[in-house]
Amino acid sequence: MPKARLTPASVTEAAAALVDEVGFDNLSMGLLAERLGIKTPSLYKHVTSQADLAHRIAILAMTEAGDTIRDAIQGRSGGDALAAGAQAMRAYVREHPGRYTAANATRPTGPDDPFIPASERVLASWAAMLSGYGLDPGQEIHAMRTLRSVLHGFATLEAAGGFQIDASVDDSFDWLIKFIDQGLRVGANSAVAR
Amino acid sequence: MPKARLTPASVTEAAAALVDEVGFDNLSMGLLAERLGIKTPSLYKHVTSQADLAHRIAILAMTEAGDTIRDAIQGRSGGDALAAGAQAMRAYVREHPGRYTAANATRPTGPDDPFIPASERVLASWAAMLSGYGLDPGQEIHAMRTLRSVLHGFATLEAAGGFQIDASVDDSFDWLIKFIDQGLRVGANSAVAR
DNA sequence: AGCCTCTAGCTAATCGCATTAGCTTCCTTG
DNA sequence: CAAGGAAGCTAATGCGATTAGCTAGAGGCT
Repeated sequence: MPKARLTPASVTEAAAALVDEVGFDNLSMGLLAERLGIKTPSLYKHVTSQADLAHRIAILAMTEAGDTIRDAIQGRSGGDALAAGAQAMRAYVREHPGRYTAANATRPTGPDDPFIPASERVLASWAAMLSGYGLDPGQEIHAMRTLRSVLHGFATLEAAGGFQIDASVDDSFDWLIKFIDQGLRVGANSAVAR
Repeated sequence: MPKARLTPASVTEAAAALVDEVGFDNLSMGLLAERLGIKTPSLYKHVTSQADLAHRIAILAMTEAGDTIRDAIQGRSGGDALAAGAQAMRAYVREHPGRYTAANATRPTGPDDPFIPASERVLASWAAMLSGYGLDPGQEIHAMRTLRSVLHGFATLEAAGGFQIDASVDDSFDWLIKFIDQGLRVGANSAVAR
């Protein structure tokens, strides 16, 4: 094999680290090249474009997040699983804001985009967790969407510095989780009224 | 005789319309200039930079959204107010995805940034609505953040095409609103347990 | 060992925006 | 009716992404 110093994967990894530091919007080919100790055009030997690079970061992020959430939920159920999964996700976003932004900015490029299975794995974890609440089948999709909405919304707002007032954001997140948990437990018995 | 008298406000309005059509990321000075029938550099007679333009769009959006939400909540209370306000917000985002993106992408430029009062007006509407639930004062901030998170998250995911499965997104939103309403009503009596 | 090939990297262009400089026109105002 | 300034325009600059074409050194082959 030729000298395998840099690879698409290692470049993506470096870009992911960079993006978490400087913010997704400030990602530039020049900055990344500098980090890697090469000249800008050389990056194109590993990645076809900046868009391609961003997409690779997104896949990496979604995969990592999926693993983290799955591991957190593993072995728990009900409110414990919800809390653990949600906390894991929030922690991931706080530690990797750039990657999370990349993951949200990307759109699948086609039916065989690896981003699709990666995000499906995340959804599968949430679904597994929700199933523990024994909701009415017809409600699961709505509960899933509601769950995704709160978690995504909270993570996004927090990352954007949207929570200004000096009240503990940690407390708010705990409150949010309890709120969802209680709502789901109620929903398990009496379907949410229409 | 210059054609239509352009002003910073009219340019911003045109940019907002454009951004709703082509997406915030595809906003370019050239495209906007073309729409206005002038050459690109002429835009700088009304706006100091593209960043400035984006910021103006954000202020416009936040102001419009604030008005819409306030009007929707007006005269209602409890679950009705929540539903009306939430629906108003979702409708606004669906009709003006570009403006909404702009509003979320912006950061206040300083303590006297008009964006600040504009967003405070939105928060005030939500606060007024929430007060109808008679929550424990210590919980209001958490409830507010939770509410913002769900609504923001749902709107963002929907705008990004994040809800793939073919189950009615409208139904999911109704479900979400009921879910929040019920949770808040419960919280009004027994504080959410810790 | 000597040679061949393949490719990461490099330098030197190109291209597409955003932004600036400097000039012109024409409405507005005194 | 002259002066001033605002709003446009063309030409030029600059920066970041991308492309073209060249070079060298690591493996692999004989």
